[in-house]
Amino acid sequence: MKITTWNINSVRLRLPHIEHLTKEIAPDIICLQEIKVITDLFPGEDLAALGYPHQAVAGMKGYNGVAILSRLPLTKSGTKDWCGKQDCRHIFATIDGGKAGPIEIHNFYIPAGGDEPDPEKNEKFAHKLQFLKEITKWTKDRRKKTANRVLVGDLNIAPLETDVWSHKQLLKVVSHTPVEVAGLNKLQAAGPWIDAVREIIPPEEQVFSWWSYRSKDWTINDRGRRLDHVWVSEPLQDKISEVQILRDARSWEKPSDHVPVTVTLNL
DNA sequence: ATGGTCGCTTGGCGA
Repeated sequence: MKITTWNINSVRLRLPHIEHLTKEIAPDIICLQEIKVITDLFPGEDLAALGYPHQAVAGMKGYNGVAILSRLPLTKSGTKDWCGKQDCRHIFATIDGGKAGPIEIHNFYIPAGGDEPDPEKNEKFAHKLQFLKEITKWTKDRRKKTANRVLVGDLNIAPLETDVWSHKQLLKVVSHTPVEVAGLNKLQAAGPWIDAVREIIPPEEQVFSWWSYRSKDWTINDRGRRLDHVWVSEPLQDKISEVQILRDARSWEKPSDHVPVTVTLNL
């Protein structure tokens, strides 16, 4: 089973990119963030035609929005609000994993957090930390409910030194500050969650999934960050067989600033 | 140190 996470930054603008993804990778499940469209205008029929008739969508006008697309039927799908906001940052669904049993998939778009890494001065950063805190409590409560769980998404945090182009230069840059990394580590420990990408790609090796639009040519200095993650619960750890980071997608015409991250599970 | 580019939609916000 192939599961892809991708911050698409407008699903309507990038339908051809999703088609391209299906040809290159052929995921069974695609988890999208920043669809930037209300649920009523989500291009569900076009995506069904690409082979993903089973969909769970939580969209709002202009900002955020998450979706799960699947070749296989979804059960018990839904969305959940955090921090008292209805801002479409979490969608979940259960998929039949065959003899492995049901698999619960959670797709998150964690707040980016603004520019100033001080929760006293910047309410967006405070929101990001609060979001982490709330889902950490939630994941503790969920851990006994379903054995097979997957958490994916644009978590907007690059935890390891090798998850950014320069650890030293990004220590005060939102996405790599010690307080965020500590928060993400707490969340991971609370699952507990296995970082599937780092099970395959050694932690010593740099790997990125996002490169800023604000650079003339993203390939020149390769100043990226690994903001997009695929985590699995312990029963799925020994089923992780492959990771694909589709760097090429950053060079497609009118690209998203994120590329698809795919994990294959041998169920 | 600052500004750089996108996508939502048309003024300005969020990333």
